[in-house]
Amino acid sequence: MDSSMVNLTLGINLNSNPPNYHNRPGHFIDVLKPAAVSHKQTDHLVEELNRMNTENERLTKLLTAVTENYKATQTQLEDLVMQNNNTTRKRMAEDEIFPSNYYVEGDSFKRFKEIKTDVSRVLVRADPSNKSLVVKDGYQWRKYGQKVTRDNPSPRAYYKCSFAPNCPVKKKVQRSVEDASIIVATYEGEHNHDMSQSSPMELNQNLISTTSSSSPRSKSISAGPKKDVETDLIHQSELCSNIIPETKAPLVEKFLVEKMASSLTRNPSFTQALAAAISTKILEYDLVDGW
DNA sequence: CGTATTTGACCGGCGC
DNA sequence: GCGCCGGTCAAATACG
Repeated sequence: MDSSMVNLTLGINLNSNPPNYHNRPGHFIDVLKPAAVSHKQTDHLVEELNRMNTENERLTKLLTAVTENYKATQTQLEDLVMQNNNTTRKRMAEDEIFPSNYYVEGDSFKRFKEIKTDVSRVLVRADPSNKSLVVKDGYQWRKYGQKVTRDNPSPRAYYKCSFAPNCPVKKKVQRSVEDASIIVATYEGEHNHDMSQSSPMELNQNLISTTSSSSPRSKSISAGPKKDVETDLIHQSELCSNIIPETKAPLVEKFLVEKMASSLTRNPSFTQALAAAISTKILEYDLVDGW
């Protein structure tokens, strides 16, 4: 996320209560015609303006800090990816020698079992109070088991793809140990059918990151959950050991931006705050220009 | 009544 | 061989 994507000069305060313009239909006219307002009203507006400027400054600093943090983490991630490149190439070469379907009688059977085929992880933000482990990824799943694992108090759910009868894909869904608001979904195998839904926005709601340890030949942007991108700031270190095609990273970034934009525009307090910010700017302009 | 989910039992791999 | 643990099965149950 780049700071240039957000206009830092616009004073938007989502938390504080903006003036209720709906109850005061004449307020906008008052703002636009400064000559008509009384001194009391002017004092009140100036006070409000100062308050919003302070809030704006605070939010700007916060955003700058977050942006810097993000950049630093990204740099760190890139370094780790570069370091792992040699190991990855080695692994890729091995996959070419022993493809996932490789099987020979005798001792090689164990070798067959060791090769993990198309395993990918997806982290999804979810409400911690919501006990369900539902991850909307566009496919239909049938739950066939649930287990409490040793390393995690929250249960792990086991699903099979039920969209196609012979689809071999399975997924494990479990809440993160560190953060109960994050659901970790692990996908195994490759779908042999199309997705039941098509809107990427729907499918990637609250998506934090995806990662894959599959061999390169199986990578496909249309293959549903396997987006092979890295934007995770939470489980960064463990995710770094996988192959990360950088060209696909902007996809999730775009989803996040679109998601943020749509949820902001749907939020009535945001539109109120936006109106307040715009009127403040107009007032500010008038004060500088003609007062 | 058909389908999906739950949950205890079972199985196989692994470490000791 | 035994116990632990993750993964799967399948009967029971819930739900529309």
